[in-house]
Amino acid sequence: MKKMTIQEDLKEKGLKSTKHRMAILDILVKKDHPISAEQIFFEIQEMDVAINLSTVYRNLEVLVEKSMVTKLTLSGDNRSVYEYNRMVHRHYLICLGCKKILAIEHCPIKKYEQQIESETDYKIVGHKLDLYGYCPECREK
Amino acid sequence: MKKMTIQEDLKEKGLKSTKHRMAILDILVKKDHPISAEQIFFEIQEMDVAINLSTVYRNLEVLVEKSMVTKLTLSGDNRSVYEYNRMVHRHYLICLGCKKILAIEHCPIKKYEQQIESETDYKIVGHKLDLYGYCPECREK
DNA sequence: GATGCAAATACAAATCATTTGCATCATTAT
DNA sequence: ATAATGATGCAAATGATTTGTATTTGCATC
Repeated sequence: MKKMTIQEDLKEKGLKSTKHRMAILDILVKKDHPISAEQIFFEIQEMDVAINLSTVYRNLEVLVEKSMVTKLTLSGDNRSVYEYNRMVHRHYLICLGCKKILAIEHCPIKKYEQQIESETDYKIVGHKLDLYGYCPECREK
Repeated sequence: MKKMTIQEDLKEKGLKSTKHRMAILDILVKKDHPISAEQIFFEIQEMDVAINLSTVYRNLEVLVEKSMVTKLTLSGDNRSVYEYNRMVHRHYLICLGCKKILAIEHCPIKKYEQQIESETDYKIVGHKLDLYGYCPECREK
């Protein structure tokens, strides 16, 4: 698969490239950790672009559906966060102090999945692993 | 720590043992997988005990606070589920077909946690690992 | 067993994130 | 340029959960 711009990617997936959709993707592409719909909403307004929160949600929904964005729910928070789908499998380290989210690329689960598959006779298609702790700054308090 | 009844446990934690609280705990103790507040609410009504949903939520809240119950949020569902805290570390295997939840006791994460601790300088206090897949019945479809 | 007080409950209303209906507007294929 | 289809704004609906408040109940004490 050759490199394509976000616009081309949208077109290929049958999505129009509107300024709102582009703004949402721009923001997500720049982040290396997931953020909430509301944060996206605020950041777009800071760019002096008027947008409605439901537009953010609706866009996130289609982008998730088209696999351009990943939606995740982290324990202890009632809202979802979203990140640009870079097609890499990731885990998260969430600071229980400041709620900061760090992405981690190394995954230790492959063998475990196979083992559970044979033990349970389930077909395992994915997993979610989040670590919780305290970042260096919050650790001091 | 010697064995104690649920009533003694409640008393020790400064909680009164009401019929509602007992009913909630009875239900959770019997389940080997987490269930939602609403499910608990329905099951109590099936026992011909009148109860209000907010009572269920308020009880779950104090029981979580006192570590008698564990609250968890599974990906793709907007509601929380609760289980009796048996003081064992568990993971979950969620069927994407029928949403059935299976608890798994084996945990492969210890070494990984240590590794991430030294890489990130975070103090890791816990983690959450859920597997997603299809159970034997749903796999056929 | 009766009493008092704090904790627990019912009920309705509030909240918070998210979704939806619908009229209007913008993007893109033709 | 135009039409068709998809995207947006706005307000209202939703669904899970929380909260305010008046009333009731559990339980330690008399």
